[in-house]
Amino acid sequence: MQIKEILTQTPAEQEVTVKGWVRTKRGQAAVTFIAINDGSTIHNIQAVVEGNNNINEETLKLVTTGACVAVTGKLIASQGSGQAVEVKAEKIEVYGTADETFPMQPKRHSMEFLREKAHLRFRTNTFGAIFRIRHNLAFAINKYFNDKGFFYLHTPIITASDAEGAGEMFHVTTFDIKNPPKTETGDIDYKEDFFGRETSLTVSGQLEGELGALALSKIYTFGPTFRAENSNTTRHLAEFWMIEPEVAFYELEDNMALAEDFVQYVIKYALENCADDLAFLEKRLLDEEKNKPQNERSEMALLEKLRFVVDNQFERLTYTEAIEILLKSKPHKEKKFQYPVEWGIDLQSEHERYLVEKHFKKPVILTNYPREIKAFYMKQDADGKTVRAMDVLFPGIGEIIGGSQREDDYEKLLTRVKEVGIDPENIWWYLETRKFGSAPHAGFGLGFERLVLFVTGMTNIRDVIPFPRTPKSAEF
RNA sequence: UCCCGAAUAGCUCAGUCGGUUAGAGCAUCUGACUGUUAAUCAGAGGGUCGCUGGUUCGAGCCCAGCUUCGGGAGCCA
Repeated sequence: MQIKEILTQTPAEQEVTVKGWVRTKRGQAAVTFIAINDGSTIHNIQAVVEGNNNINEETLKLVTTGACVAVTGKLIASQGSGQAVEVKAEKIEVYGTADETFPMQPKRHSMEFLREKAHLRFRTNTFGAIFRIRHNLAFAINKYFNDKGFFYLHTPIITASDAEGAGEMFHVTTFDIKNPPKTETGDIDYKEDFFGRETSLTVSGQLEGELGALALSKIYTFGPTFRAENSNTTRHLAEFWMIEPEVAFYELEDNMALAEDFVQYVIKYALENCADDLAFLEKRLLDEEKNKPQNERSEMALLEKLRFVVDNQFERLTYTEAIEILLKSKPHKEKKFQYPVEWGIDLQSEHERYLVEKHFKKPVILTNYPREIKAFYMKQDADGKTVRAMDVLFPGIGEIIGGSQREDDYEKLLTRVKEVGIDPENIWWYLETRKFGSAPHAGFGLGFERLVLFVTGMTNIRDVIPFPRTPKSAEF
């Protein structure tokens, strides 16, 4: 039985066996307390070893922080005040010992240190909570879409297309990289490679997702995504998980409504199903903030922040309206922005932060960006200047969702493809969906780790994925 | 990739103006304690001060380069 379940039982001296890892052992002259955790819940169960039992001292010596044990005994009401029930130990089996070099000691460790111990950091309260929440969010995502009639479409991980027309990709090859086959002109001869062409790891499942949506009507993808960008930030990973719904007959407004409803649903699911873990993370954040000066402390505690997002409508405005607000803003007038503001610029982090964190103080959906700064596949507005794009911006995280209504007019799409320098031959299959039964459709991409960041209140994206992949880092 | 900062005990960190034998808390070990809650109390062990070179009578401290890590920016989800 898992500790999560044992802790809910009524103590009646029934025999239980607890299997898990020792968090702490507190020894006294005649009684020893062992806190055991098996990861099923943030809570430990306490095993009590009293002098008059058949557990020998040699065994008890092996029970140290980090050791894995099975403790059998009677479940009784606790005499102490910290817990309702405890196990009165009658037998201890030590599965695996942990000597004093075990790094996860019962004390505060820095996130940097724990990142270097990614194989053991699961055994801390913080990472246990994070990965239980991560699971619940992933489950909620699948549940949400399933309940709404979406089909989970598995788009390829190995691809020959470059969805954004930009962005560095990881190459996939079986060539001996020291000696690849060459053509007569000296170029690498990809015809000889495994797939007979140049291939990479996917940077997005969107283009393939659209093909599915233009038949199944409502699909979503949820899979690993790879970007070989040399990004060194707290918000970027080289390997991350992305959710990409794509819906036929949806226009931009439907897309926005879907994004908002979806994000609110999964956060609400976490609030309802991860209450203990969220409470722990909230307390952890509050403790951390005590060391910060007043003006750097956050205005809302974690749970309050999450409830606020669930209960309040996201602010919707166009790019043009956002520029107007920025032009009237104090930091612009006082020349505090590092990057100047004018219509046509790509909004910088400082601009987005001002809008989200200072001006509106809530999630913001920005729409109708200038076409020049957005991808080729976005549907053009009637004015010829903007496209039907939307970015959802979150406080502290920045862009959590990027999406758009897609261009469904064959000629307009083809013209745009050529303008941005993509060879139409490479995406003939994508273009053909606009030739045969084209339909208005829209979709978006949500960065899963950025969602987990927001919900857990963590600040570095490397701490919300089990094994982060970043430039110069692929240990474990 | 650019800017800024950091690297001292297993962990978290202090180390004054460049000056004798580099400190603390936690962890570990030994002992005390009949109900602890990251137990407490007493004692003990534990250091190539990131690496390489330089300045100096003398470097943990100053200088240069390198490495790694962190924060910010860009790119984006």
